[in-house]
Amino acid sequence: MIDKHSPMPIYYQIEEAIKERIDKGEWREGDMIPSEREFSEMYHISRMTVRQAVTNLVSDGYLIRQIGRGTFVARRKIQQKLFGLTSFTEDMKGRGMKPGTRLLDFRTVSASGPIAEQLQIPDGGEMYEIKRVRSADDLPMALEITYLSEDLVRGLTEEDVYGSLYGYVEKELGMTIGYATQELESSVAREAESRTLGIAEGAPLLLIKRFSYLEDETPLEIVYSAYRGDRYKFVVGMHRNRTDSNG
Amino acid sequence: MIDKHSPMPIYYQIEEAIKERIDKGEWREGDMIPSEREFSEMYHISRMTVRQAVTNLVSDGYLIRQIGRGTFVARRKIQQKLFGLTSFTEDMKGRGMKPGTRLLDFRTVSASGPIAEQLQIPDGGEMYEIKRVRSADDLPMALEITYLSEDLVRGLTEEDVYGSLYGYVEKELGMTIGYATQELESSVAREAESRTLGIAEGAPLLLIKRFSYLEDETPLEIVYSAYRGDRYKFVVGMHRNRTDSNG
DNA sequence: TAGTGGTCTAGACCACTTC
DNA sequence: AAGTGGTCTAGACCACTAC
Repeated sequence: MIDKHSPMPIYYQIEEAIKERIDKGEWREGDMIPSEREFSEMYHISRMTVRQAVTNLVSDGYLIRQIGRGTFVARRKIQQKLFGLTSFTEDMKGRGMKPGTRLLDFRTVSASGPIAEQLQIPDGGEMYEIKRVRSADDLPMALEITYLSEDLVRGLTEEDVYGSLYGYVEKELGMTIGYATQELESSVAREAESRTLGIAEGAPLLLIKRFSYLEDETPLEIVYSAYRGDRYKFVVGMHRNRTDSNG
Repeated sequence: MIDKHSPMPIYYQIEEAIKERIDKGEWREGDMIPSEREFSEMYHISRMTVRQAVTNLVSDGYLIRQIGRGTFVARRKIQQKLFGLTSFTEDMKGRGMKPGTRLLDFRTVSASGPIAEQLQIPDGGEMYEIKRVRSADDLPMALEITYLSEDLVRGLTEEDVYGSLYGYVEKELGMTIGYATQELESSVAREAESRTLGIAEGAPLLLIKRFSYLEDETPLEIVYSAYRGDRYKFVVGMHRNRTDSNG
């Protein structure tokens, strides 16, 4: 089951093996899994390598360690997804809905002001401006405006933005997305939004502003979204930091 | 600087030492910090111990590792807080505002229905129901209703809920908070909320439902909040999961 | 007492980046 | 070629939990 000569790291192979057993129901929520020493003997690898695998699965929310007792399968497996940054497409699929896109506008504009600054585009640089209506199960869900540095994702075409921009950046461009900050606020629909989203004026809107970054902190995109308040709930999982109390 | 005979783990001492140097500005954003081998020789400890410290600081957002290049101080230090779960009190302080509480109601009620189920309170058990108006700089910010299992935090008094419930649970009860899931949606104020929060009927409200859990996944609390849309933005940082693509 | 996870050592070889 | 982080080993002692 573990191939020591595979190019895949051993700890990664162990992670996959453990996750598979959990997914198959072989180990259920709350079950104790084999101890680190047992894994170590089972696969003929050192305990530190097992620990690396287990540590990763703990921080991914699959496992829980308890000193002196053992390591256990975490409950609420469904909620694990809530902790990860997702694209609209992934988000809707995760909710069991069919994501769709209507492209309103796709152009490059000269960068200036705070948007250019956030995207670290020098004076005179260009950026993509993409306006889309995102739908779920063929009904409008959100209005989105995305900005990207042209330099960073040069060659982006209209076809590329009908699906997941994150998917494109990761799979086609081979970049690694690191994190994003998001600001959410409550608002009400004005005339323009109500028409585009098919809701009444004054109906609740959830406004989201997102700044995405690559793993090395290169700014990737800015997204302004307006989600229909009657169809969309933003769901997020947050961990308590070890360092919070230090302020 | 490093005390090998201290009860504090060595890796933790290194973490603190690195954070201090960053906070003091000795190492600035984007700077390369000493290599793992340099730390290892500097403190006369093994490289694996250094790695444990650095790994923790990377996942806390302080450092960034780049293969073949080195380890660097992360940019956007201010945004590090965004990734951690905070109480209302901590949240407001982080925004530079003075948190306050007006207690509307504090009682124990018999648990039943989905709330009892979520809090894992058996039939016939009791739970605390706490209604508070939370203020920032002496102006109403949110209306909150909190439910806690009486069994878990037995002996809670009215005085305890004027400040941070998280602080009380962690410092007084010695429990460790693990994580929470939160659902956010946009709504508009009705008569009751508009009166309590001092806003107009129909004004935007940000509704937040929070389920908190201890480290061992014991459900700690349920909180329903209604934040004033004109005063409050929810801000959150999210990391891209290694496991997202696997769905 | 036996077993668990927590911490730590003193090495090793690898792929990668920089020069 | 030299230096970096990534992976891995084969042990060790500790505090804690369960019995």
